[in-house]
Amino acid sequence: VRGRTLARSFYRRDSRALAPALLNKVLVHEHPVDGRLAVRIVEVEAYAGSRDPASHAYRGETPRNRTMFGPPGHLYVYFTYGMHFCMNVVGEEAGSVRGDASAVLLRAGAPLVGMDAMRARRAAARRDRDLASGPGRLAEALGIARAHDGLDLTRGPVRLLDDGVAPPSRPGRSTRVGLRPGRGDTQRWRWWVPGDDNVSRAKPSGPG
DNA sequence: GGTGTGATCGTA
DNA sequence: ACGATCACACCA
Repeated sequence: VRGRTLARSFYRRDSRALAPALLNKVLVHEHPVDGRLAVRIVEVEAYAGSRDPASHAYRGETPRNRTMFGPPGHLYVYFTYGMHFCMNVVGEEAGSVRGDASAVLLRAGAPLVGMDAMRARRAAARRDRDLASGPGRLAEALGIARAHDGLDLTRGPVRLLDDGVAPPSRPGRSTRVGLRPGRGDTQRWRWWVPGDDNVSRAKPSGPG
């Protein structure tokens, strides 16, 4: 996989602008044991910091969400449901003086490099399209855990590349997955690459 | 293809 | 308690 590492300036924008721009970018982990692991990002969700009740940042800074309050272009990893890790790219809110704690949840990827290592990590996946089709699955396939929280995506062993594949001009779009109703989740802040098999199963009900 | 449920722990 | 989830059991 050849491509240019995305610069800091790419991330310095509102998460709702950053999220669709991340579609079709390449996420690479130079794993110390398994070597290079890479996927193409095919599904994302935006979280809008202090103005978004569904965001971990809504209630202010805690030790857990500290990375989201830092500079853009870093990786926020959190642990949930007692067993899964999820990966987020930290962005920055437009128009705020100090910046806000916005982030983009990486929900699914299409495996590109290191697929044998991913299959070994994700033994439960029967088909390759299940290797990284969900936020917990994506983190597990790439060997990402709490220790990777806070890494700089412009430098680290975990990087984001532009390999020349543009984001879709008409991405799929819906409300976010897994949020209970009545929590202000009427906004359509989930985007995906249309037709990609690796997009996680939960699809909008009925015609959008 | 779809729905229902248990697992398991950090945070509030 | 409950969650930005997953796998498996079942039904179709």
